[in-house]
Amino acid sequence: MATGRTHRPATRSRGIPEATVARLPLYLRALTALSERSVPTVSSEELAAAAGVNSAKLRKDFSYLGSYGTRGVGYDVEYLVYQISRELGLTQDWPVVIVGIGNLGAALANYGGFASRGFRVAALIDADPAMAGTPVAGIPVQHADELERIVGDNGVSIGVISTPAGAAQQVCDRLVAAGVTSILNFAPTVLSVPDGVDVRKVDLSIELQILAFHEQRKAGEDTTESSPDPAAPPVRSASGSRKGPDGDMPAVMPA
Amino acid sequence: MATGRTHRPATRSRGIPEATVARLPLYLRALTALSERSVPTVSSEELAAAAGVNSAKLRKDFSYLGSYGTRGVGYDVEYLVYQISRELGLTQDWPVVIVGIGNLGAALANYGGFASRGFRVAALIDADPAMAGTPVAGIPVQHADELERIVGDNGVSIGVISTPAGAAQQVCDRLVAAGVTSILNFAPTVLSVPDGVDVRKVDLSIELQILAFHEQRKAGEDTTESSPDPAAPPVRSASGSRKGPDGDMPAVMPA
DNA sequence: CTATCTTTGTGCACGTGTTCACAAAGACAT
DNA sequence: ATGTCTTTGTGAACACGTGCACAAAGATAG
Repeated sequence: MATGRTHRPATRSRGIPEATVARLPLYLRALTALSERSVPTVSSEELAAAAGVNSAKLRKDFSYLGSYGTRGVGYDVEYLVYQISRELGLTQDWPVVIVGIGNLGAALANYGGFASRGFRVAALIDADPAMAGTPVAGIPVQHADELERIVGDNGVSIGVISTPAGAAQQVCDRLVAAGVTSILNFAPTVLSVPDGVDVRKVDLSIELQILAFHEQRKAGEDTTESSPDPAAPPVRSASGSRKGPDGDMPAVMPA
Repeated sequence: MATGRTHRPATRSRGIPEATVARLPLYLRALTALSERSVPTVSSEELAAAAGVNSAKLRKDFSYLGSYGTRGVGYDVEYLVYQISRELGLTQDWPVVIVGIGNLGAALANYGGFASRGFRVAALIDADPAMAGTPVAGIPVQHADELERIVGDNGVSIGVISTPAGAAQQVCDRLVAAGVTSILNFAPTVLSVPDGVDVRKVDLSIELQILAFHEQRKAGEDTTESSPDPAAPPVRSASGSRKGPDGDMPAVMPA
């Protein structure tokens, strides 16, 4: 999985475990596919296979929502789609703004998964005046000065940040001040937000590093650098600011 | 946090808990920033604040790597950077291929976080013959027919999939057959891979849905649809294939 | 109506992860 | 040297998530 988490560890929302909530979209996707193929019912075993999880876990997850299955038969596909959608809040319209229309922001604006689940891109916002007016994915980019007005006028409560790391906290503060209470952060920074605001983080660099760790394990054990203490602990110096491989600040999103 | 997980629940790699591994990149980033500012040492408290975690958790995480701190003082920044980099396998070069150069693939190719951590984009691959030769982020796109050769020639062990969902499994199979053993999947599909292959998943749609869930909770309790049983359980019909909001198949990546 | 068969829903045990709280280690001053 | 002060490293308690295994529920057939 490719995500860091930064949710309030506070009160487990009305008894549904966080881990279950994170899987509901997975079930929903599998169910939607079944629905399109006009499959009327599905067993926990089948659905679990489609969603890539253990069937016992799936049944337990559903049990938190209520008893929506029929023993000996399985689950009614349409009914479950509705129940999960409702539980996730997808039966209502969620206007979102995307701030930072670089390569990634443009990709997000074009992302079909938004519209197909009740998420509506209300506005694209960028700090570069030269971009103002340019349509991306059919939506004209607006200048950052308009941020507060846009959020207010559209009742936006979810914001997506795809700016460079340096701008992220500032953008975040403005979004929050304007009324946004949920943020999806693609910038590689730790955002600090007041209580009551949810932040979720997507970090490409971190995902790759985790893969590299396991990859090293698979290749390792016999290659360079064996288990115990390493070969060359480098000087342990008085830190000479080596401005190393991270001194860059790439166009889109540095790590 | 924005990631689904699909790692082998198998043997916890040499005693370092998976949760700890997932946080190491976070520490590394904070440490790199300190290093650039020439800060020689840092306490667990300070570093934890910078990384957005609890200090006790940070100390326990580091304790799995060894005793790299000095009581009464803290941790040597440079030394820790090296130790964590080594543990994550970032001291070596990881050639990666990106398959599917749509909006998202292009964004990834331009992503600075790759190069800055030992990841090198060895090739960009797309199935569209019209794209072949077109440079993206300075790298010419190659046709999918070349996939096996590219992976073999460059010794690629990590692949990134940013194709539409429909093509993902097929691309995945070819990557694995060619020798790739770690996959970062951006397509909204469950990939099935043989044992020994790691898959991590980044799913934008899922992250937004999780945010929507919490958002609904915050706004809810008094708005539409109260707690117990909902207003209108829809017919529970014999599934009339309503080909609803998901009948689309957007350019980049449907959900 | 009874028997059989399928599949759900869940009690329970286990493993993983988090947090507290404190003893031990070392730095530093005197 | 000795004492004080800071901060690490970790034992132990707790919380959370997972998976087994089975009883109860309902469908279906005879």
